[in-house]
Amino acid sequence: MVDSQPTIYDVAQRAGVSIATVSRALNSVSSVRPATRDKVLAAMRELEFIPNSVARGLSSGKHWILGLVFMQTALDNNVLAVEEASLLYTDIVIRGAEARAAAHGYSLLLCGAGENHPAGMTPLLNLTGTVDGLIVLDRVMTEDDVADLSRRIPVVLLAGAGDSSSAITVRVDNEQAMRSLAEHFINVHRVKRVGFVSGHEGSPDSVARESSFKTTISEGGATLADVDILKSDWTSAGGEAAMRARLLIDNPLPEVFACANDQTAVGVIYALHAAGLRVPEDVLVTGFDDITLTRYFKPPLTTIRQSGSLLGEVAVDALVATLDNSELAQRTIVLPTELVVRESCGCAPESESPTEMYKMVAAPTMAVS
Amino acid sequence: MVDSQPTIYDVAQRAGVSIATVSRALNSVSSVRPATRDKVLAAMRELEFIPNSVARGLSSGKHWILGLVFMQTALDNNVLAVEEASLLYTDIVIRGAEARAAAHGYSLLLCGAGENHPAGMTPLLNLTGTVDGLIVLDRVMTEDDVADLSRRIPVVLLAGAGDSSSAITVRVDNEQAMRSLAEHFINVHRVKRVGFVSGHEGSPDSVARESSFKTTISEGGATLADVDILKSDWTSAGGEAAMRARLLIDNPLPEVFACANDQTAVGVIYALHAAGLRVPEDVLVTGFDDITLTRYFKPPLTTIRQSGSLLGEVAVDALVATLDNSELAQRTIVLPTELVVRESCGCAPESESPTEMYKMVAAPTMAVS
DNA sequence: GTGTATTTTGTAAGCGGTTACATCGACAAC
DNA sequence: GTTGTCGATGTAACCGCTTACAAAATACAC
Repeated sequence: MVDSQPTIYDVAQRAGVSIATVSRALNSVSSVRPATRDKVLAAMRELEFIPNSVARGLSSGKHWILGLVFMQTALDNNVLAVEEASLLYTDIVIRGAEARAAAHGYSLLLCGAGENHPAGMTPLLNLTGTVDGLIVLDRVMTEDDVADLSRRIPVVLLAGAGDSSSAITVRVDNEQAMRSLAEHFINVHRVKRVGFVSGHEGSPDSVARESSFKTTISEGGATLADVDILKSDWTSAGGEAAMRARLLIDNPLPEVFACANDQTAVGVIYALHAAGLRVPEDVLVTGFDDITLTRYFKPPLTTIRQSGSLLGEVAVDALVATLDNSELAQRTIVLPTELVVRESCGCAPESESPTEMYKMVAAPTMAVS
Repeated sequence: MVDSQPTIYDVAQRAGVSIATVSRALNSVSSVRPATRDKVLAAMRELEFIPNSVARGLSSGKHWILGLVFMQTALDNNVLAVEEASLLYTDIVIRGAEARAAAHGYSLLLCGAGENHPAGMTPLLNLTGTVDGLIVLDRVMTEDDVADLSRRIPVVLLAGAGDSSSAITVRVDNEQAMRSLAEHFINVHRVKRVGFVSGHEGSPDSVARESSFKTTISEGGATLADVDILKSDWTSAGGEAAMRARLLIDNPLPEVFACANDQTAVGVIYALHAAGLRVPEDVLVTGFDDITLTRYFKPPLTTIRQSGSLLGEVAVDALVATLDNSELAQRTIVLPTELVVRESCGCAPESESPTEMYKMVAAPTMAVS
């Protein structure tokens, strides 16, 4: 069924030239007489020759493949687990990275790191010879491992943590984001008491958001009690569970819950509704990410827009730049975010439909630090 | 920064053996005396040797990489375009495929085909030497191209179309799904007039769903007027736009709109709400896919559950099986779907919360044809 | 037409592994 | 003590391409 492919030897023979000439014609490099090139190209066409990229890679050291390592939750036997754990945001990052990689002529090799085998450096190290560079998403490995890895291969870290000494880091401006959100609560809605629903334990993004939120809140004179800091895991189910648990506690709710991401907010709102509470009339809720779907929710979610695809794109750009030896201007790139005010925080309903809003959005400019 | 890696030559020298012995020890193959093996392994450890998988691939012809080709919408300058076009379902398929590939010891190479360059066989053909097999999602190429491709490399087609003569096909049982949905409308809700909102033009999945729905509807004595067949594109924005356009037409609405996927349904419901219509009191709406988030919508979406991750997993299993030469029992695998009745079709509210529902779901069994 | 500079093309050595085949001991059988 | 067997190891060819270097072909000047 699958025929063996013709090689440059076959092409060379058919064209009556040497393999070196075929290779040159192939790479349209240096001097090949036009007549010769045509002869070779004709032979290639006749044989339906396709250069073997692995052989190319072996001899040239360039593979035109970038690796992307992300958190992949174990499947278990519950099919839905994946879908729930399928963090939409990560998927968008992947899409952005793939598109940008393709634009640079690279393919993207996916490598899911499991919660179970977080250490699992071996499979990654094995990629070393296959990929030209690696993009590592948040949470997949320790700082030490990143350092280790980047000694063998160029690495770009996509993380909320901040600056890694060992690798180029691309992250989103969580601090600015949460500050503007907290200020909005305090200045516009005059809240006195707030709550926060975290993402997955230990996630740098979640930690950064919580910490920045906390700081601005206390600076603004409002309070964030421990009982109002709910632990969740980035998922809607997690958000729902966290809020249900909170509702069982005999302690008045804060006026607002800022959630670490949109999916969590969706679950939180669901739990509040189930308890007979209205959003935003009784409790305000906000998200983070600005996932497309949540614009269609009732109430439309106030959230922080960050562009996942841009994050992926910038990571690829940075990686490709280092591969091309064009020294990067900076080793840490911080992407901007934008507060998107909709109804779930108690602001007035927007007149536009989600579709219209969507047309209005301009590409965020890239800020660097 | 990036050191050059040690090779088996270095290991051989350090261990005082030949490269052949190193290779044998590496592959724990045939006879290597334990003492020798230990010596070699020790040398490897000392040198932090990592086998170069490209060289391995070149000489053995096995790369331990599977390719996955999917539709990637162009970025344009509108950042959100990607996110909107990021079809959640595809992402889940990718996740499932990646997880399963990893379980088999393979990595997954992503290859986004654009709307713009749908033909773009060249980049795919170039992968030929890199990957061991290819999974091709719906819509990325013509049947002829698939045939072409599968002459060079094993291909599994993930499509709604049905049976491809040239490649192994994995698809979901759209017919059964839409039949059960139509029957539910007719038998339970006694509807007389129905509508349908399609997915992207020409998508086999969309076509199959529409056609099967149409058939069952007319068999059941209800009508599906042309004016009630709305063209959309799998996105929420598309669904919203389609419904807005429909509302401008001076023609009474049908009692129910079946949408080609969940995201579309979300947009449709949004447009209906905006027009002051209630779901399900005034119009019934259903989706397809059962993506996690829509369980949290108001009203919770009645939909068809299909497991995207399972689809990805089964595709990988089929591909790996052909790579292992274990002849597949059948060349077309049809995965089951399940009607999930929630409130948007007018059925009584569920008592369970989404989280509880989510725990109850058993893994669907795999049906084959 | 000859000599030299300049292209163009060919030869062969890698790239880092796998593996068929040859070699070498050790040991059992004679 | 020689021979045969067999397991362990080494040698070298090969996977398909790139590329340094050598050789051949062409161009140009005289």
